[in-house]
Amino acid sequence: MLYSKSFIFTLREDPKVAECVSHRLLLKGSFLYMISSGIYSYLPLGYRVLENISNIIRKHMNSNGAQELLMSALQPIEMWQKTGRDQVLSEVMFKFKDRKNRTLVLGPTHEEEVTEIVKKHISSYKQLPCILYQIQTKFRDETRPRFGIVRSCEFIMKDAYSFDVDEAGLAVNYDRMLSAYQAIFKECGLNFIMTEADPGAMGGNVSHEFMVPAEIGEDVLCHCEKCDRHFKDMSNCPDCEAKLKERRMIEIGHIFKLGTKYSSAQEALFLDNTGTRKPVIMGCYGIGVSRLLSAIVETNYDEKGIMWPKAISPFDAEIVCLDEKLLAQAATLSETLEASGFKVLLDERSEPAGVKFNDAYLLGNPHIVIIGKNYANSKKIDLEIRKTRQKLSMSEEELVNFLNNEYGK
RNA sequence: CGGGAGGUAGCGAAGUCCGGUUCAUCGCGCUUGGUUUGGGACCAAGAAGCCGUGGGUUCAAAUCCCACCCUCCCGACCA
Repeated sequence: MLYSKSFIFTLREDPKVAECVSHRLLLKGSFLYMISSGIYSYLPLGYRVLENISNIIRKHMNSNGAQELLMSALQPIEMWQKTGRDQVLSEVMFKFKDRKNRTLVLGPTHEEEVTEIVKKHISSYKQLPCILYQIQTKFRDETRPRFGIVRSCEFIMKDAYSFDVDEAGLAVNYDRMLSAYQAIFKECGLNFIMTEADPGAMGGNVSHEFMVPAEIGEDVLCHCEKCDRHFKDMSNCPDCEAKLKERRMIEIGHIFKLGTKYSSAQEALFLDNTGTRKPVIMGCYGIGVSRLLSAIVETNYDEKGIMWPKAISPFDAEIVCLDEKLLAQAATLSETLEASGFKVLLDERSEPAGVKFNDAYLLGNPHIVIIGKNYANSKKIDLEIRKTRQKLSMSEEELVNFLNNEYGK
């Protein structure tokens, strides 16, 4: 893709509305557009990252037997009244009346709706277990949106729901989702921490949270630097007695064993193998997909900009062409790399080298391929690794091999 | 919802105390022409503003007064 034709508009100055790193860099690099406080559009660059993250999630959900669906965001208030959560979540729900004067909600989460769907379609133990998931926009009327897309009023979540005949089945699915989560966050390049957590307004008795250490985190864990372990409480480390330090965390995922809270209230029942009617046993599993962008930037940046992990970066390589006489060669290289399955951004603008390099650092694609005087003199490409700023010199063929190796192709 | 800071061109800022020949200014970006091209270029000529919104005070308001809206930060809240 040509830089000059793509929807990229980097800012030279820091945007005034953004204080935290991820918010600042995502706006500065034109990944996001802020409509209003807590309301954002994803521009093409940001959407590429979002899709990459979503596809990693899909891969791991699908391979663990979950099936993707897409539920409505508009929900009648009645289903919320069945579980009493119209009261519990009253403050955060966007509510309004339609032309028939019926009260509708913009879904802040989907336990009630998925339970209605399962109630309608599942009637026998033979249809269980079953896991459904979606990647969808949620709406929450936050009292104080902040840190860009870390806490916003409209955000994208992956929410999965498991349905089982008994607790043993739930335990199996819960463990599968738990390890899928670990694989997802690892693949996204995150250094995450998993802790047991309080189920809160979701209900149920077991839950685990996935967190990423970051200054702007809204949660706090206690950290033993010696053992590198995290605890909920501020008592001394149970292993080495060392004093604990508070560490701020961004919550990126939360999974719950719900039990029958929703299935009982909404009468999502099935017949077991003895002909007895029972509520299905549920679990739910959430990932803050849009928030992951922020969490990843908060933990992968330097003074020049973003350093996207390979698996989710908008492009695999950015070619910086520094000599307009070499544009044709740069375009050919771009085509060669694309033919090998790489996503390539070709900066062919007639800007000074410094502008191009600084934009490349800001955008944070992992490989910067430089076509300039070394290419003119000796056909050598200079490859700069964004994260380490390491510079390598190689031929075109060596570059293809290098990238193939990097991406395990 | 409490406390603090702020709103002037697409972005970033000065001007606001002390109203008026610096009042609409500067840098970046944008347009046109030329020069440049391995690290945020240079020269020349341009376009772009109801100074957040609405009321007041005054001969005169970006500037003073009142109300409201919006944004950021801290806290409370938070699936």
